[in-house]
Amino acid sequence: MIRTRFAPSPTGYIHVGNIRTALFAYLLSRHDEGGSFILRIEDTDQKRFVDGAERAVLETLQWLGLDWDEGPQLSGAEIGDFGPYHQTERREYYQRWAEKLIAAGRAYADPYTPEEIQGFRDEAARNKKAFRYRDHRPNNPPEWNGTQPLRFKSEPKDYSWHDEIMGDSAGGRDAVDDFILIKSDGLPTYNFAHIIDDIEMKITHVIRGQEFIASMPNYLSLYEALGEAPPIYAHMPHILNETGNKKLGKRDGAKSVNEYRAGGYLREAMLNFLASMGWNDGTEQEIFSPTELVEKFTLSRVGRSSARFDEKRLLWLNGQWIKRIELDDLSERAADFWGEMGQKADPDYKKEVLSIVRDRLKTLADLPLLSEYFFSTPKVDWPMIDSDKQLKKLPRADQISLLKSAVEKLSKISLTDWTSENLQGKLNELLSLTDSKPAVLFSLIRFALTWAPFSPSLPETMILLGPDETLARLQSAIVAGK
RNA sequence: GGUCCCAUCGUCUAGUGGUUAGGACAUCAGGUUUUCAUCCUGACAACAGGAGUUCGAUUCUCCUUGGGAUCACCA
Repeated sequence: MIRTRFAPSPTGYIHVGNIRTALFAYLLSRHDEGGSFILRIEDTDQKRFVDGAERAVLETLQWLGLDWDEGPQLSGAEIGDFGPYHQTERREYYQRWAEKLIAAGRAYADPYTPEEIQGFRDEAARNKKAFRYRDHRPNNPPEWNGTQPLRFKSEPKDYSWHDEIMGDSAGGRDAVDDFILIKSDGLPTYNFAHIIDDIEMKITHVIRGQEFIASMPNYLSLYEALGEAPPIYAHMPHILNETGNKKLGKRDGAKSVNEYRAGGYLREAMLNFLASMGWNDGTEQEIFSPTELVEKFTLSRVGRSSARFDEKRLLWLNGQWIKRIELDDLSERAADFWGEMGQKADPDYKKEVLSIVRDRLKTLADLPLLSEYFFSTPKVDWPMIDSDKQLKKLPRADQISLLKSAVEKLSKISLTDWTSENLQGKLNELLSLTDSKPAVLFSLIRFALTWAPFSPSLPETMILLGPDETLARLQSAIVAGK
């Protein structure tokens, strides 16, 4: 049974680069029937702790639908038999394993002050040599009383291992050092804690960013000292920022997943996009539903090179997903995105509006722009017409007279004949009657009706607006244009 | 700087010891006798460079170059 984990630290928001790692770990566990996805909070860094960060992470995962079988819940409770799932509540485990290492002569108290160690480091730098703590290993370290850092007594040698993504890898003895197991504040370092937890929680596959590859010899060395077998590893290539010159990170403005959520992106699009960076199924399929992702995901098809974060592609995918999901579903998700007037409108009417504007939506955040004119009379905005490249060629007087003929024509349609087919026909008649090009006449009417940059087809718009409102809007355009 | 990783259109990627090197985004041009958007069609566009192995390398090897990561009482 595959058991994977996602282990964020509550030091801030979770950005799109981090979440892809969570996604791949999730997919791997779900692809395996009976697999488990575990969420562990690595909160051992008290200095960088950010209040509320954990909740934000949980909400993000929940929104994306990356449900976990074990770990903390939004309610504050925890589920699973291998808890607790906060590292600060697992001190007894670290203590127990640390004592085991001490007894085996593989861990010792660090007698130096941070200043002294910095001195060693500076000296190494002056001599242009790599700094290694083990070169300064004390001969008779004091007994560990919990106030000094506890260090791993390494036995440097070369390591090679298999990585499910990176292939066969190797690291030399130079990378092995006496790293800190437990800090002077009594809490374990990541290097120690994650290994103990992975052992205790019976994690089978470790999926993480490739920045940890450099530490693999250290980890392997620790597993040996612990007498435990390491899990299967899969180190993922990084996602680079848009210019491709750096690992995507918060400092360079990597957005949080929540920003995309608030920006009107659908979880399906986000997941689809994230998966496409580094993974594909070998076919020419571009759109994958979350279910298909689970069905088709395998580590063997994850690439080794880093990818850039290209928002244009995400935007396209989002448009695709907005068109794909059920109207009722879309309607629920759009609930918070309606504009000022839209949110107060009748739900059924809103759903109708949504059904005709959805094809034009790139994100749900576009909704007000594309829908407010259905809920309230838009402000007449002739400059909009003046800046249209087709319409600006036509004198104002001609524009007005075109609108007048439109009013005349449309006002003859009775309420019962106010149908898509009829409107279409009348508009076409109007076209030959006024001897104008569709691009001119219909654009003009469209603007007069909506004063929006995009809108659904004329008949659709007119039906939703109704005859009275349609004619009234044309009239006010005429009046204001004079 | 030491160590490790990576290298196909601008971007995400497929692919093979012999292919017209495929798809998608973006861009541009047409079309859908109704605009904008959607949609459809088409165009533009790539194997970083140099050696070696080979009858033949984008593919295998080495070097160079470029990019990334890592060298914390952060994860």
